[in-house]
Amino acid sequence: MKYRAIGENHLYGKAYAKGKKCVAARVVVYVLRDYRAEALRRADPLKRPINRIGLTVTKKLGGAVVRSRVKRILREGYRAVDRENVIAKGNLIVIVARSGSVTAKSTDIAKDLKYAFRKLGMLSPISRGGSESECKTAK
RNA sequence: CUGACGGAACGCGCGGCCGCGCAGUAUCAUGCCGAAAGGUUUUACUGUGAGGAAAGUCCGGGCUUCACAGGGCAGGAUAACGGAUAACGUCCGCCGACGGCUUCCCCCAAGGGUUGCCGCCCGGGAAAGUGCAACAGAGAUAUACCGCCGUCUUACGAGACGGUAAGGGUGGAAAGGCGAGGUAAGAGCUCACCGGCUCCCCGGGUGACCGGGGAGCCCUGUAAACCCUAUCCGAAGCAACACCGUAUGCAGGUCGGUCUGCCCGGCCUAUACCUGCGGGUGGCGCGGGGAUCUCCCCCGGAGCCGUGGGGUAACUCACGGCAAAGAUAGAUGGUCGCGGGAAAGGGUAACACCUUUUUACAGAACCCGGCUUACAGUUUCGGCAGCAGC
RNA sequence: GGAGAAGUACUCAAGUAGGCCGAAGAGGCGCCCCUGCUAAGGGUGUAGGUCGGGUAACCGGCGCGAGAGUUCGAAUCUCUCCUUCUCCG
Repeated sequence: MKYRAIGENHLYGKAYAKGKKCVAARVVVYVLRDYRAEALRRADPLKRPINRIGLTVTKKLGGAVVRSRVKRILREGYRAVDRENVIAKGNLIVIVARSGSVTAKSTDIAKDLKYAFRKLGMLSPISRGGSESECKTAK
């Protein structure tokens, strides 16, 4: 499943100001309804709804190598959650890395994201790939 | 064998599963988004995918634009000499200063000369001019505090005037050093030797410079203070710029722009430019920006490697061969296993072996040549030091 | 990605044609007055960081972002790094 990145700076500002927020151990997640989601859905040939993802990794966490690595791990974590669960679509999601994510593995990030999405009501009750017990441990 | 130093090279490997960017082919499919320019989705296969520093942005270029005559002033950069190079503040060689070790000589010693090697130096000019040199010291570019000597006065305690840079003390620096003559006492005042500077002659070298001889002179330091001399320099930078598309209000000002500042001069333009306020995040735009695919042309780019010639070397010439990033909130990853290296612990006579930990610095963003800085570990070369053996 | 600017006590900062500079001034701080007690206000004062020595008063070394260099001497001049901030389309 591919995802589309947020390119506009003002959308980041809106997500911080108006979005729903959940703080996990290694990441902070902001979620906002995407007004252009319908247009983007119609642009897709298979007419699938889509989430737009933005990643924020500040310079405080390290140099370019460290920050690129954190972004890769965040993307891999989102991908793992999306593979195993059904995430509500048509939203802007901004994921901010905290200092703990520098040394984290992608499985740790996936646990945090799953916890955050559940708190924000983004996960549908029907689990796709993962079992129900896995969700409990994530809690 | 070990150690530190300097130069050079390398800077983790293999596999399974899941995944990412780009290019190509096929496919969903005469689709969808957008006003347009244009963009883009699925799946499969094939190919390909970060560095020695990609970094800092400190120098030098290419490239692009500025409506490009030219000149002067200002400004900036470099600094022995010769060469290399597209160019450089880089590199190579060489000269000189300084420091270390060393050979030999003078020598009680201190020290001096000399031979060779290594290190190091933002190494022009201070006898063109100006400035500055705190404190200390009598005196800082010219001086008399103590002292020494002479004359005069004297109340015999000394005082006044003059001479003197040998001795004392201060300082980073005090009129070159040392010996003799000389003198009232002294002084390059005179002379010998040594040292330095300038000029001339001879010899060597492309040259800086070196060696020898002669004449004159003995002069503080600082140019990473102003400055002088020689050489070089237009500016801005891919967020440059070009193309397409869309939008383009109000008020005020000025003729405006131009190779930057100022002046002269030239050129271009006539609703162009500047300032303030308002509105809007406006195009998920294209190119710049990547050799390749059938042909042709240009070949890519100051590219790397090998062989041979030239050169002390940097480098260069000829021939042959090798290549494959191109993202755009920014692609190289995740996870598991095996292996390699290193460290620590256990173990051993020493290995072997076992366990644990660790595997640096760091990410292309238009492209090259350097410099600087960061860096776990490995290999190799060079001279040096130590230990052991012959 | 590119182009610039600035780092001085706890904070804001002056000092930059080299020298009585370890540092003007203000806030802050300490002490006193005022008040039943605070705040505000008034007066006054010293040290300022760190290391070493000393019972203490005090004395000495190093310290102007860090490290080299020039100079007799550097906060100031030169070079190389580090940090912070600003600008561009």
